[in-house]
This record gives sequence, C-alpha cells and structure tokens, in this order.
Amino acid sequence: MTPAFLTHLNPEQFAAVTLPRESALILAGAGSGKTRVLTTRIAWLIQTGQASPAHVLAVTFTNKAAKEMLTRIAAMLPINTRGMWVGTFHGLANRLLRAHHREAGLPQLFQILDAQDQLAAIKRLLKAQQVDDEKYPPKQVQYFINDAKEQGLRATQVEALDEASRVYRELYQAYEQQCQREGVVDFAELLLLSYELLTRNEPLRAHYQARFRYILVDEFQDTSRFQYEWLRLFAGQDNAVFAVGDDDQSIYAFRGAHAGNMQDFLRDFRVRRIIKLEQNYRSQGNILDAANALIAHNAGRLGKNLWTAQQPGAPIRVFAASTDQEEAQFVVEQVRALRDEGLPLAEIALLYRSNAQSRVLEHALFSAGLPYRVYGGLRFFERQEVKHALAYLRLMANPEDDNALLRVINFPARGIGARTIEQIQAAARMQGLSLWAAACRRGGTDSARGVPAFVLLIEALRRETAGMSLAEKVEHMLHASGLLAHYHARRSEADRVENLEELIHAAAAFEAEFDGESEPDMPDLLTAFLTHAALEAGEHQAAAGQDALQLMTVHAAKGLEFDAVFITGLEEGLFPHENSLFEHAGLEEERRLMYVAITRARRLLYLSHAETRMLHGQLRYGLPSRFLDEIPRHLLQPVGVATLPPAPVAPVAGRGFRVGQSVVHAKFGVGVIVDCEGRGADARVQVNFREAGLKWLALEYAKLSPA
DNA sequence: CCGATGGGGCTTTTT
DNA sequence: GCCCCATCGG
Repeated sequence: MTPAFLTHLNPEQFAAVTLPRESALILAGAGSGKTRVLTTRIAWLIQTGQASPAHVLAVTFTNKAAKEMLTRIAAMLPINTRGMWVGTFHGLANRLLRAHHREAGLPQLFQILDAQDQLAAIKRLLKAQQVDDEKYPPKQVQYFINDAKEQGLRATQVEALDEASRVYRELYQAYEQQCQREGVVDFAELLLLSYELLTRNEPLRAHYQARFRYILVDEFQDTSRFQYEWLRLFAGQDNAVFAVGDDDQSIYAFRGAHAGNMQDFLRDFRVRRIIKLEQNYRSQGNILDAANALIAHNAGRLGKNLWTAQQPGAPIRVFAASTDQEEAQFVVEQVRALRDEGLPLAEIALLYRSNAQSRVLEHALFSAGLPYRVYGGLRFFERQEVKHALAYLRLMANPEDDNALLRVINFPARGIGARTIEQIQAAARMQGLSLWAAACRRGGTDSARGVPAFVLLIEALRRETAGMSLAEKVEHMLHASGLLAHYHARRSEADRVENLEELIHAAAAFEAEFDGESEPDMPDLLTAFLTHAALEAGEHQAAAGQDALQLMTVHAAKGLEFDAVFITGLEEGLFPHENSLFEHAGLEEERRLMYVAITRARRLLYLSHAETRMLHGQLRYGLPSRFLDEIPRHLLQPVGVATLPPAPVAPVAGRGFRVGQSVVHAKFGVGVIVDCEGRGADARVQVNFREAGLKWLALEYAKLSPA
C-alpha cells in the first residue's frame, strides 16, 4: 500500500524519499522540490513505522523554514509531530541547553543575547576595563570572539602571536566571565556550549545518539565548519544523515558557510548514494538555459544540470540604461505593462545586489504611484522601542541582567544621569555584585525619583504581574514603566506606540500557540517568549496586505519565486561586487548569487544595467556585468530605449514648470531649470542660478516664479 | 533631557 | 548621499 503522499513524486524524488537508513547526499537544484522531498521523507519514515517522531532530528537554516516543514509534515501525517526536533542549529542547541542547563553550567533562566545585545555588552566591557575603543573597536572585538567560538575555541585556546591578539584574547576571556556572571549566552555560545556539553558528557551523548537515528539537514551548503562538526557529534557512528543541498546556491561563504562540507560529508559518512534532483518545476526553458550557461563558468562544482519539461517561453529582456534613474524608469514602465496584462504586483520582484540600490527604485515607484514593499532593514524584535520593552521583561525574569538594566534604568528618563550609573557600576565592580544588587543597596531618600524609584518599579512589576497571563504582563509593564506614555507624548513616534501594542498581540499569540509539552524544558512562559524574541527576530515589515511589488536583495530572495523578476544594477563593480574580486573564490560566489537571482523567475526575466549611477555620493561609471556575457546571446533580447519625454512637466498650483524655463527665486535670484523629477507634492526641480549655482528645490516649498 | 551637529562608514545576513 | 552614532550645548 502506497501512502497518498508518495504518488506525485518523480523517480529521483521517490528514490530519495524512500532511501534505506544510510547517509545520503541529495543534490537538489533550484525549484526541484527540495522541501517536498525532505518533508515527505520524514512522513514516510514515520508512516512505515521505521521511525517514531522522537527519532527524528531535522535542521533548517531559518525559523521560517522550520515552521514550514512542521506544517507540511502535519498536513501529511495524522499523528502528532510532538517529540520531533525540528529547528535551526541555534534553536536546537537552545533546546538542549534548556533541558540540561545544570550540566552545562547555566542558570535555568539564561537569556540569549542577539548581535545588538552582544555589541552593547562588549562596549560596556571595554569601558569597564578601560580599553581604548579606538585601538580595539567594539565591532572588531565582537568579530574576534564570534570567529573564535565558531572555530570551537575558548579564549585559552586562541593563539596570540602579537600584542593586539593578546589583548583580544583577554577581552574574550573577560567577556565570557561577564556573560556567565549575568547569565546570558550569545548565538555562537549556544552552539559551542551545546557541543562541549555533549563532548564532555558521555552518558548524555550516548542518549541523544541513540535517540536521533534519523538526522535531516536542509540547505546543507550553508552550514559552517563548526555546524558540520556539531552534526557529526549528534550522528555518532551509526546514525543516518540525510543532507539536502545545492552547491550552486551557496551564497553565504562570506559569513562562514562552507560548501566544502558536502565533499567532506561524502568521505566522513562513507556516502554511497548521491541523488540528483535535476528536474526544475519552476522556470521556463530560456530562463533555465541562461542559469545553466552562467553557472557552468564556475569550477569545481559537484555537477548538475537542471532541465524542464516546460516551453522555452519568452526571451530574457535586457535593458541598457544611461543612468540609474533611467533604469528605474524602465522598470516602472515594464511593471505597468505587466500589471495592465493582469499580473498581480506581488508576482513581480525587483532584485538588487545591495540595499543602497533600492532608493532610486523606490523613488521612481513612489512617483509612479505603484505600491511596493521593501524587505530588509530592521525587524520587529530589533526595533528600539521593542528592545526597551523586552529589557523590562528580562528584568522581570531576572534582575541580574546587567545589559537589560542599563538599557532602561533611565528610560523613560527618571533622573538617573550618567554619573549615577557610573557610581553604581563602580560599586558593583568593587563588591562583585550585579548592577541590580548595587542599585538596591544604594538606597536613597526620595523614592519617587532616581534609583529608588527604578528599584521599586522593577520590584512592583515582578510582584504585581505574578499571576497574570503573558499578554497581561506585557501590557501592565508597558503602562507601569511609562514606555507607552513616553512614546504617546510625541506625535512623530506614533508608529512606536503601534509596535508596542503589536508586542502585546505577539505575546498573546505566542501564549496561545505555546505548547508546554512540545517545549517541556522551558522553565516558564516569559522566558520562552524572550527566547523566541531573541532567536526569531520576526518579520522584516508588517504585511501591508495590499498587492505590492516585492523589492529585496538577491540574498533575501533565496527560496522564493515570482512570475516576473527584474535583476537591476548588472554592472561590473556592483554585481559582481568589486570587493568580491579580492576575496578567495569571491567571483564564484557572486556568480552563484546571480544564478540564484535568475532561478527565482518563473516566466519573465528582465536584466538591466546603467552607464552611470549615484553611489556613496559619487557618480560612478559602470561597464555591463560580465554575467551578461556569460548568458548565450540567443536567449537575450535587447529592449529599445524607451525615450523619455525630454522635459517632464511638474504642475504646481495650476502652473507648470519645464526644463529650460527661466525662473526667479526670492533668495537665489535668477536661474534656469535644468532638470525636474517627481510629481505633485513630491515634485522637485534643479535650477542653475546665476549667482548661487546648481540647486535642487522642492516646488511645494520653494518660492519660484517664472522670469 | 532634548535636539543639533559633526564624523565615519558604507556588500550580502541568520541565529 | 545618507544613516547612525557619539558628543556637546542649551
């Protein structure tokens, strides 16, 4: 009897899903049904009784992918997926450390530092140690520590050959002591500590190795060397690792991903089966041909050629713009045409190499009245106001959390100045106390203000919220701390109030979804919520709900697909990025990035470049990217220059200004309009004044009249 | 305690 | 060119 979920697999997918219990590498090309194979294999293992959910460990690259995997498994299987460990490396490490915090030497309520928190902790450390932060920049220290941890090294194991590295090594050591004292753990520490725990503790290791008979890894090409070692530790001698990846889509080497893990894996796990998923279900023929031809320029690939049963489809359109603004205008016109043909805007993606490029595009889209959504930038749990709120919650869970205390001891302002804070820090250092303990001892006469008020506030928050639900706790804290009132008082910060209210909703949603049994090792709901906030920073932007164009970097587009894709800024120096040319194998990573970009498209692909572009305040001249030459010419169709109307008219108050017109300005005198952009309230003109020179003026504000 | 001001930096980014 | 940060002055 074949389960229904096996019936729609192609032969290679089927072979992968039904592999016996042995380690295997699945080379899964873009759009080849990778997630489907992973989830179906888990379902098959359980359905056929070869494994119970408790035997399964599945690692993904993002929380989103983990969630998606669980949802899809649940849709295939009538059983509860509880007991299955599915998550990111960090999420799983956290789970292990929560379960065995004592053996790991951690307090039960340990908090997790995100990158921002870590940097703040390091800055504080440098100040306390009176280290010159010009000579030892906090960011460098942070990099040094994380780099060492990602190599599995403790401070004492780091080699230091010169004075500077000795200082860094000492700072690493001191940082670790500070973290331990405060009961906090950074991201790299989660991995390192869980690794050390299992290495050191033989019975524990034996327990988990006996349990996780089936280990599955998604996006294997993105794992780091240390993550690979971490997997080996869990796998032991006997467990089967099912690794799914695509060496052609490895685009995170710059932050430690090591695609060479795939070759190492074949050797270390004595892999006999490599299954290639090469049928692409996403893109039409021309698009796939372009991607294949491009990636063929890389050396040392594991070897894989995607094919499709679909038609060749439309040719790939190439547009050569003279400026970045003209490129943006081209995008606007094409998008309008697609929309008029009935394509939803959400099915169109605008991709670029770096975030700085979005500005020009956004400007053009805004002026054209096309709704769009930009991915990138700050995420929900990283926003200042949310961080403040989380700091109060962390103090409620654990007042010894110095990071959290410093963040809000005087926010909203309650008359605690820098001087006072320094005194508390000095007292804490002298007596070996936490800042909280030092603050409590400080006493004070006026309990309505200053340090005593703060101490009373935190104590009251802890006391009063004891029996409340999570959402009630959050809401009560937001009021009692004065955070809401603070942001309410200023009109420009209205969106911060919204975010704080959203935090209450997030808490309520988390509470509703929280299943104490699936996270049996979480000491309490509040800590679970704080962990969730640290490990999963949330969405980049609240969904607008409206049909909108999707703007993002190529990196952010990985894993997504769209009917139409625009890849902009295809210029030497930008894409491939100039910095990559100096890095080892940098150009090949750029090419893989281009490969990822191309394979996002289902039906329509547009490539564009500009002769000149404003970047970092300077006009840059860029030659067309070499990647354009690496795509066979017969797949490309140059698009004629859509000649722009030479003098766009900007109507203001019933009058129009046009390029070439003479004008008078109250302050700058007489001049000639040389350029204009935008419409309506957004309209600006560039005027060459006889005395004052070139100026951009917003028509709405500048008092301009025809001469 | 705030806003203004100036300097540095600037590829990609998840946890 | 623009954004973020630190610092300074009112």
